[in-house]
Amino acid sequence: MPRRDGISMSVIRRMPRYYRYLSHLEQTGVTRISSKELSERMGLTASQIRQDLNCFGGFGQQGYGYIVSELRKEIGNILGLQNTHKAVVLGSGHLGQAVSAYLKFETKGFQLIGMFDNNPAIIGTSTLCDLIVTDVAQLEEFCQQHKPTMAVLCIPLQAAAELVERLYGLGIRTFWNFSHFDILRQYPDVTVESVHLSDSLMTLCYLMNENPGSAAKPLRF
Amino acid sequence: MPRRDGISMSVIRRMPRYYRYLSHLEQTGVTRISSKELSERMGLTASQIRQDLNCFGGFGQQGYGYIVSELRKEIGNILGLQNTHKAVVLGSGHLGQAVSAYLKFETKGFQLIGMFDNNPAIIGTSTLCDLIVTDVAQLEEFCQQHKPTMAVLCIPLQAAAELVERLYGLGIRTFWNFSHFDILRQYPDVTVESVHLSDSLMTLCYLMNENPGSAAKPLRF
DNA sequence: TAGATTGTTAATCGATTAACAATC
DNA sequence: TAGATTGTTAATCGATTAACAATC
Repeated sequence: MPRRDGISMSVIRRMPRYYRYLSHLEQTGVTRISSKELSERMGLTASQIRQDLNCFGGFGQQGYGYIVSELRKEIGNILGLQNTHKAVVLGSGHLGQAVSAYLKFETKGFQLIGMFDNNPAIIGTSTLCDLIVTDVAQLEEFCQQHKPTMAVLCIPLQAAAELVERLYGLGIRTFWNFSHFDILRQYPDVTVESVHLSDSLMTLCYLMNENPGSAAKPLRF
Repeated sequence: MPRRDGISMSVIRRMPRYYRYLSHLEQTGVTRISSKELSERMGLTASQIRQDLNCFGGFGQQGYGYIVSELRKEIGNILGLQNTHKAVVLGSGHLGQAVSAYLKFETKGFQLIGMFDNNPAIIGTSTLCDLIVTDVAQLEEFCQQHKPTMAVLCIPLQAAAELVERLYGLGIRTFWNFSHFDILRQYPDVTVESVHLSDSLMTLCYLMNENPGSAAKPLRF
């Protein structure tokens, strides 16, 4: 797959949605699709779809459209879903459990190799993803042996500073972040992708106030 | 608080972060801040902060800056956090539990009044947010009585079509969505805010490939 | 070939940044 | 008053949309 530098985040953030939608189409038995039809189904413009895809290469056939399975595979390669970055989950409460099940069953690109917590009540119990919750005291030992490259943070704010420092010390430079850890901004060389429940919820609260009746306000899907 | 129409989503999505950061500052004992200092701390430009805030009104004092507590309160009002939109959570697995705890303890703007599931093993059990999980068979009865206006979808894809139809029939027009329910696009008058774990994870996968060593690529916090 | 649809360039639109007059 | 910093207008930048030549 051709790859170029300097793709904008706007484009990158749309790629997973294309991937999802094409997977859906493929499962439905659609083998071929034009940018026009895809745009109508997804609520975008055909122009945008063609522009987005052509950041990475020409995957279509003029006069014909795109072959669904091929395009899906190309986008999977662009996203790097064929990789198996080793990941650990910190915090094995409900959120950690939900995310780990997700990591295990729903996505490619990562391999979940460990779950940690400091709560004696759940250390040693097994999880939805078939891993035993390990005492976070053994984090160093575990990471030195297994060398994960990504950490999922499902921990309370108070625990973050110390834990991030330890993970950083262990060479982890990529974080998937489920809380408001401005702490991570202090490290210049880490990659962070955040999922902020409270920001999303506050945004929804705003939208409800703006559209008290039920005026349409569809967002990204 | 002055309010105007046609605020762009780019601006709206930044407001919760301002709110969070100002809360943090207030707790830290900071009483006054200039757009310049805030911008340095948050990693934005001072210009953008002033532009954003002035979409809603002039909350600062020339030559002085902004009073932290006042500005925080204003943004809270803009977001509508003083409201208590009644909400129900559909699906009481780990994700539903995590989100409901969040709704209960971490945010304003909503009041969680019910949790539902179809799994007999958890119906009747109590949750972190002190609600008993109700059989989803009783959804109609419950909603007609309590009239929630927002529903949180923490359910598997297969269950979505039927459940959304039922919720829509019960007058619910706002959804907080944790899965890929393109189904919701079929309703022209609903407001949907989505949190997509897999999109976020695929984006992170892409970023890891682009920055295999550890090149800095900080995103929003 | 004719029709369709891509890939790509040009035009438009919107969002961010810079500049500065107003004013505390 | 002088210095600082806002509110706001103007300039720039980037992202989206439109148009169309290339071509299957």
